[in-house]
Amino acid sequence: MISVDNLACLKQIAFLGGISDPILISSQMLGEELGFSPQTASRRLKDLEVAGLLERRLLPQGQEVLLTEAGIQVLRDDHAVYHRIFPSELDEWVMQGTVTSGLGEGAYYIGLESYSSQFQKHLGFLPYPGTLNIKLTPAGTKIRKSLHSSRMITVSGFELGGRTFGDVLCYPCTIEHVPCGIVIPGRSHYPDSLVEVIAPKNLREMFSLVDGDEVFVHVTM
Amino acid sequence: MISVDNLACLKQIAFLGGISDPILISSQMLGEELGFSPQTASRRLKDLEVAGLLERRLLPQGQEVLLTEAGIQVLRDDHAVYHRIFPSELDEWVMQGTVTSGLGEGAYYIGLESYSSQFQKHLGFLPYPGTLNIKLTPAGTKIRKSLHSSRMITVSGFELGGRTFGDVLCYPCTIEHVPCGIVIPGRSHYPDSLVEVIAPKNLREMFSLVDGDEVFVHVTM
DNA sequence: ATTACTAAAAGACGAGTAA
DNA sequence: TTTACTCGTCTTTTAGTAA
Repeated sequence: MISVDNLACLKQIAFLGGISDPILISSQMLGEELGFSPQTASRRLKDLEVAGLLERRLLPQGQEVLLTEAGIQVLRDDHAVYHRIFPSELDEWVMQGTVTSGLGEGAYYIGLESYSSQFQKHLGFLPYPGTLNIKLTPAGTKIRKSLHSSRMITVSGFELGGRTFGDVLCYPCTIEHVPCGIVIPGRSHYPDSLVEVIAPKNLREMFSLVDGDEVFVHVTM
Repeated sequence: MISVDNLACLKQIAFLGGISDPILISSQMLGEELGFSPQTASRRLKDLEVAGLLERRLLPQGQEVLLTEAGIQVLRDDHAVYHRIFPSELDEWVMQGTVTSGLGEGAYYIGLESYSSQFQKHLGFLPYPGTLNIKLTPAGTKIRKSLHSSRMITVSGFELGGRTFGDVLCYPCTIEHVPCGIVIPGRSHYPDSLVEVIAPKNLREMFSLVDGDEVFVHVTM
């Protein structure tokens, strides 16, 4: 767990632009901005590097730092708290996308009782064994990326017949007012432009969807 | 200046609901949530009170705390930093709505040279003399309400033939990637659930739209 | 059960220094 | 100039205690 001091340091680096491109800073500079000695700033940077939240390149005139994905995620999570503290008028978002065909393996996983019972507990419905794959628009993908908030549900993994099934993340949503859930496998890194949605019923049948059809996934933050 | 530790404490209280109503907490509880001892939590609360960031009422079973205006402002400022860090994350919004018929008077106004030349200057196109009326969904209406930003364009009013034509507000948007503009008459109060859109061409013809058709208005904030 | 004080323990900070 | 180490100092935390 990151300390609030290190978080503040990370945030300052992000503020200086270290999210998109490496920025050149020195311990002295950073310490001055945050009100610490260069020694402390140096230690903070090292801590953050060890924690995997940023990458560094030491140079004669200072160091080049760039936040890692993990580091950005830490800030996103911290930011997400404010969405709960200051619930804005714009708490409902619509992700636009088109129906695509997946590999069909989703059905197998959703059908596993250990998963489905947890989905029922958290989402309030027993999911139909299958997923609707949706290819998001660029605008939708941006929204998808920002879903790592406190509303995210973690469905615990388990072992079955000597096989290990990993944790799965799930974010509640609706499609045409039908309560659904965006399922994000925890293991491999999933492309952000693609979402798999589970629902109480078969969405393809329910709305006569075929590949290429436009759908709108509503999420609340 | 508030320390990052006290800020984290203040934020946690806000997260627990201490912004709108007093919440009942104990030092032990708060310390547990933030990862330190009840003594430290107690001290933090006292510090925050002394700093004027929250009000307390000590009770036998704990204390009732409520953030002051100053305390809320501190959090708002901290939140604002994230707007700088993640500037264009969720900058594109899609308002969903259905095509409706207006009174047809929009065409008259848009056709006036004094208006249309200003639209051309600000939006980059000479508008087709007519407006597409769109009845927004509740989610879309929320987005519409939040459009009063720096991107809003003011088209100046004028006098013509002894008649006064008022200022008109305009917000750039796109429909199916076609650059458009949401027109908001300055005078009377317009219902937020309805938008009038101008475009370089006749949108109804362009996309074969009839009343009741769904359209998606993209705006950037 | 609380809050809050005091004093001991822990940990963070920064000066000095080397590379 | 840097970074990053050590180590003495000092702040912060927590245990113990009282109200």
